[in-house]
Amino acid sequence: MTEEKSLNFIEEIIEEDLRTNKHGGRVLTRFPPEPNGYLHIGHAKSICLNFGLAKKYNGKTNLRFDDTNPVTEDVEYVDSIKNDIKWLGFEWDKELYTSDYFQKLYDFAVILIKKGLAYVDESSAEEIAAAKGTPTEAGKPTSARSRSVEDNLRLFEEMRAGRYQDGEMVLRAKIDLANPNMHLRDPLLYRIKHAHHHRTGNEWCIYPMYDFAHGQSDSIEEITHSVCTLEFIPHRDLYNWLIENIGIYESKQYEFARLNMTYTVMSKRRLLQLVNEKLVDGWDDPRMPTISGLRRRGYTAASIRNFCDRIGVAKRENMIDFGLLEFCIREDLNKTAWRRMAVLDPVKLIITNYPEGKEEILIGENNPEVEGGEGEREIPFSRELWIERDDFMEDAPKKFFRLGPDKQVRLKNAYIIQCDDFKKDSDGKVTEIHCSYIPNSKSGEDTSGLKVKGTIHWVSALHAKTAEVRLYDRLFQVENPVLEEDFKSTLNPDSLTIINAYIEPDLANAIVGRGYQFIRLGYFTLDKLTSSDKLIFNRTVGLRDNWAKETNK
RNA sequence: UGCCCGAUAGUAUAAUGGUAGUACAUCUGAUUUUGGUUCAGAUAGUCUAGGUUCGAACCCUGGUCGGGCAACCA
Repeated sequence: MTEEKSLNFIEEIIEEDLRTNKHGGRVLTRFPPEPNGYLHIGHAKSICLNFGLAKKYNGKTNLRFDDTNPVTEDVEYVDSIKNDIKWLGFEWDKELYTSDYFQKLYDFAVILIKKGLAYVDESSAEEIAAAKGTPTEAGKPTSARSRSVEDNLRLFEEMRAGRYQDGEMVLRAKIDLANPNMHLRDPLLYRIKHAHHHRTGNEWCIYPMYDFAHGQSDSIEEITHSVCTLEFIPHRDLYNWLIENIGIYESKQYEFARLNMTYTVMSKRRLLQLVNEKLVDGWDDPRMPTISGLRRRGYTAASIRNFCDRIGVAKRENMIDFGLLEFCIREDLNKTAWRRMAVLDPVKLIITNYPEGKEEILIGENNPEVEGGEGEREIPFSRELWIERDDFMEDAPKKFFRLGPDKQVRLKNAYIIQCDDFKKDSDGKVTEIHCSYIPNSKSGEDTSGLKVKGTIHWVSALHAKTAEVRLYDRLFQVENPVLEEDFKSTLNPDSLTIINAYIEPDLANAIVGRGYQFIRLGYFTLDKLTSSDKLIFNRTVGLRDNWAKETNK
C-alpha cells in the first residue's frame, strides 16, 4: 500500500465531476499551441498536465493548433511542436486545427449578428481603442453600434467576399461598453487579413480573433476540462457569453499559473527575438529553454516529465529554481549514463617508473549504478597521461585530496601513483608532473595495502582522441531578466565556452541521444553538429561539486 | 483610484475546521576507486488585524503585498 499523492486543484475538480457524473465519466482535454514558435519548458508543464490528466482519468487529449493568425504562423512550427510532444512521450487523440472550424465560426458570427449581438464597425483601431474607455471609465459607443441587422449581415458577407482592405472594418460583439471587465466591452470578433494561410490558403480573407475561436473550438470538440494559464481568467466571461449566446456545448475553462524559471525567459516572443537577432544558435540552441534546446543539450524526456511532476500545479505566481531541473536530469542520467573519462584542461603526467613503450588495456565499468555495470569497456594505459590541471596543486590546503608534491592518488580504474616532481614554465604554470606508480596497486587486484583519499581521472596521451566540448552556463546573468528595461542586456557573455579536450578512445563510439558521464566532471552528450572527422560534445550539466562549494567558503 | 486572481520554510508544493508535512536548496556526519551516488540527521514556514468556533493555514470582514486586465496577438 503506497501513500497516495495529494491532488492538485484541477484533479480535485475532475474527481468531483467524475463523482457527480457531470460528463458521463468522460474526460477530454486539449493542448492548444499556436504554431508561431517552438515549444519551451513552460509548454512542457502544460503538456504534462493536459495529457497527464487524461491518462490518469482514462480520458483523451486533442492536439489543436490555434492557427487564427496566418501572418505569424508556419508549418515549420507545426512540425516541431508535433515532434516535441511525441518526444516527451505523449500521444494525442485527434490532430485538429482551429482553421478546420473557420466555416463553423463564420456561421456562429452570423447567428450573433442575426440576434443583434454583433455588428460591423468601420472605425479605426485607434478610434475603437479610445472608445473602449479605461478600467475606471466606461466606454462610449461608436456610430456603428446602432447599425441594423440587415446592414451588418450584408457588410459581414462583403468582408468575407473580399470587398474591403485590411483594417477597413471589423466585426464586434455587442455586449456592454461599461463592463468592468475590459474584455466584455464589445470585443473584436473578426478582422480582415488578405494573407495566405498555411492550411486554408487563400480561401479566407477574414480571420476570427483568438477570443472568438478558442472557447468555441473547445465547445465544438466537447472538451470537458479546458485548462489554460492565469492570464486568460478575464477572457473566461467572454467565452461563456459566446457559448451561451450561440447556444453550444458548455466547455469549462480552468486556469493555472504558468511556469517561470530563474535565469531564463519563458515567452515565445522573447525567445524569437533571441533567434532572430542571432543571439543564440536557433530555437534548439542548447542554452534555450525550448524542448528542442534541452533535448540537444542532453536532457531526457523522463527528466523533464519528472520536473513537471515535482513543480506542481497551482494558481499562485511562481519562480522555479533552475537548479531543480538540473537535479532532475542528474537524477536520471546518474542511473543511465555510461561512465567515460575525458580531460578538459590537460596537463602532462609522466610515470617515470613505467617502461617506455609499454601499453596496458585496463577495464572500466560502463555503469556502476547498475548491477553488473551494464558491461565494460577497455581503457588503454601508458607511461604518459593527461590529467586535469586543477587536480594538481603545489601548495594545497589540508583537505585537498588530489595530487601535489609527495602526495598519492589513485588513477581511476588503474594504479596508485605518487608525485615525485613537477616542472613549471617561466610564468609559474605547471607543465609536467612526474610520478611513480605502485605496480601491485592495480584496480581489482590491489595488494599494496595502501589507502588513498583521492581518485582522479586521466586519459593516456598516446591513445587519446580529441573532441570539441561545449560548456554551457546560464543564458542570463540575473534571476529574472524581464524585470530589466531590456532583457537582452542581461545575457550572460560566458554562457558558451568552447574548448578542445582529450577523450578516451571508446568515446569515439558515442551515440547521439545518449548521455555520458565524464567521470568527476559532468554529463555530456554528442551534439547534432558532430561529423565523422570532428566529435562535438555538449555539457548537459556538471556533477554536484562539494569541493567547489568548500573552496568558495 | 474600476474589475479579477493570489499570499504556507530560501524556492516550489501538501495539509480542505483537529499533531503544519514533502521535494529542491543550505548545513552536519557516515559510506565511497567519481569531492558523484547512497544513507542518517539538522536548520527553516502559515502576510497582517479583527471575528466565528472547544479548536482556524483552512470559514467571514478589513488592511497590506504581489500579479493580471483597456493588441485588428495568442
